[in-house]
Amino acid sequence: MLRTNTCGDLNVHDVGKIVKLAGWVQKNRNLGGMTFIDLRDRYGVTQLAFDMEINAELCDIARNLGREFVIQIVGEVIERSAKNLNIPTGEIEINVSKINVLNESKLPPFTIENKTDGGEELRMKYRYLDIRRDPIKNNLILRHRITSKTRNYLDLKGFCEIETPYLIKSTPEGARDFIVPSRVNPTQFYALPQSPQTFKQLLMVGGMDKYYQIVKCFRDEDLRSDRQPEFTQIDCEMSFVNQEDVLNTFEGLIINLFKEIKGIELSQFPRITYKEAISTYGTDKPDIRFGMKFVDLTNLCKGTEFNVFNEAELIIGINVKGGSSFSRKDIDKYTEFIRSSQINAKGLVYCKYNEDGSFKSSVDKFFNQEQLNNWSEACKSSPGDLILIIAGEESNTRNALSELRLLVAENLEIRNNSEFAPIWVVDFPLYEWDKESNRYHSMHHPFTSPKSSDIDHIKNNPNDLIADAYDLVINGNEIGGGSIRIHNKEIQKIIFEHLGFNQEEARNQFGFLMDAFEYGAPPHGGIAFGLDRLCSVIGGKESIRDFIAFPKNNSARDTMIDSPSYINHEQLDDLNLKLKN
RNA sequence: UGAAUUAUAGUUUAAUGGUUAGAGCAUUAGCUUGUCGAGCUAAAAGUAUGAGUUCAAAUCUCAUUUAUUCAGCCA
Repeated sequence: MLRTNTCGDLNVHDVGKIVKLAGWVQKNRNLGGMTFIDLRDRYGVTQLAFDMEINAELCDIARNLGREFVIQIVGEVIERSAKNLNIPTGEIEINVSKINVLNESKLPPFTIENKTDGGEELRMKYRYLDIRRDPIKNNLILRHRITSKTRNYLDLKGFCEIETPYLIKSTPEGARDFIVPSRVNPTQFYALPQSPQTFKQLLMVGGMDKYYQIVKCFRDEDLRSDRQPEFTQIDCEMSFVNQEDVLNTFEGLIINLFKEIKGIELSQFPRITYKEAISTYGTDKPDIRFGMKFVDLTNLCKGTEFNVFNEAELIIGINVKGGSSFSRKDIDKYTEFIRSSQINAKGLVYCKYNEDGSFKSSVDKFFNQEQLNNWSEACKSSPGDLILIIAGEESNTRNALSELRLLVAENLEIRNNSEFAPIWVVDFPLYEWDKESNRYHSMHHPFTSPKSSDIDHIKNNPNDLIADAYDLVINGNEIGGGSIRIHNKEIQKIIFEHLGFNQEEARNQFGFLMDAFEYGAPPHGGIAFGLDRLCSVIGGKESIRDFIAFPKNNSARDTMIDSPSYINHEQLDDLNLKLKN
């Protein structure tokens, strides 16, 4: 070994030991008669000391070591005369007797320090340097701990980790596939899996009744700060279970992770139906760390001269605690926000409940104090509060108020990163109507089972069908989702009909699954967690990129290796491909 | 596909259309024996690319490229 210890583990108990260390030069402090070097590795920083009077030659070598040089040293652990109690190794230093330069380094393009001077773009290009910094390094370690604890937990519960193929078959449903041409089968293509969905169901048919996999999934869609073209799922499936069993098993997983990783004891997760979530938070992924629940004011607000309200399909408000101190300018900003092209609401009505008990509203002209008091009672607001109201078409209005609610909470700093509020959202609709293709789409996926109470009247209006599908939401982030699957081929057939597949299309795309279901498929269901998001939530960050060793940028490019890239004609020929341009 | 923002030294950033484009950090050199965000002195280093407007462009216009965020999209 090139080292006897790491740069993180020596302390005052090791004084007197002769040690060998290896690492990177973090910082070189030349004080003239003395020189100090901070030696860094993954585990920490240890100070090396050189004295002109003791060994001038060695001291001179040390002075010429630049940032990020890789060195190996031999020396004695000594107690410092001036201690630094801010770092774990701060009570000792190494009195170096020998230096071996293992590798020189060019000057790095940004400083490799916890508070780096480098911008995002530059750090991505030199990601291997960024990973040397604590913030990124610690995120990767956090991710490792999460996957490691997940494996332990699921193993203990009897789950078996099984790999499924990456080269599979393209299906037009869902997200766009990444396509891989087959050289051996000219003119044919594989697709990379959007998730191992069908394979895990086949494993259930295969009798592997508790499966999981920490697995890459691929979706060729446009990116966001919380979306990557390749991302990782903790993918799970169980046989002979109902929804209750799945929720309990995986609630246990999440509770265990928070306990082991954060030392936080989460209590039982609340549950909310999709319908309730939409009507009280305007979204299917509510952040429940703070109140500001929607209050329906539609009936209270109608019947005056104010036509905006009279014509509105829905009028809803939220009560902002202590919001009466918002200035005109603050409120104007919120109005501008909800009127922006992205949100596209018509306008914002406010009602301040002043400390003196009176009300001040932007629609004073149309509503008297008594009417405003009715609003206030409905919203349970007290003196000092502020009610914000949006009116208009139903779904757009809910969406606008939902975005506004998050923004106000953000500005009031009540979205606390060290607080975790998980919630199960259950009873999703089975389908949603797609205006573009003029047909139903599965809200979850085509193998999702309707609720057992709905199966009897499955031929009813498809719009009313509720699915045995569930999402886990933490702090407003969708962390996982799953469903009980259909294991009955008759029901599956009806679902395909609702979705507008004819027999032939269904066979063509999912024939292998339908075939498998002819041979005794067990009742089964499962869930998949987005590992990247789970890490970012536990790590308390907005972006998932910092929890991925080598992420891609907004345009799905890797700026470090510069991919994707062109390929040469021979490769294209081999693959039987011809470029359009 | 669309919208917004963005590009100045190695890096982070400043500069009413008008001085020699200014600073912090990093770098280099010198001084410095207890630093750990070391200190002091000095040096080197810059307007993304391509057109255009103007007496004059970092600054205004157009295009390209880059990055970020959002909408569409993501069963």
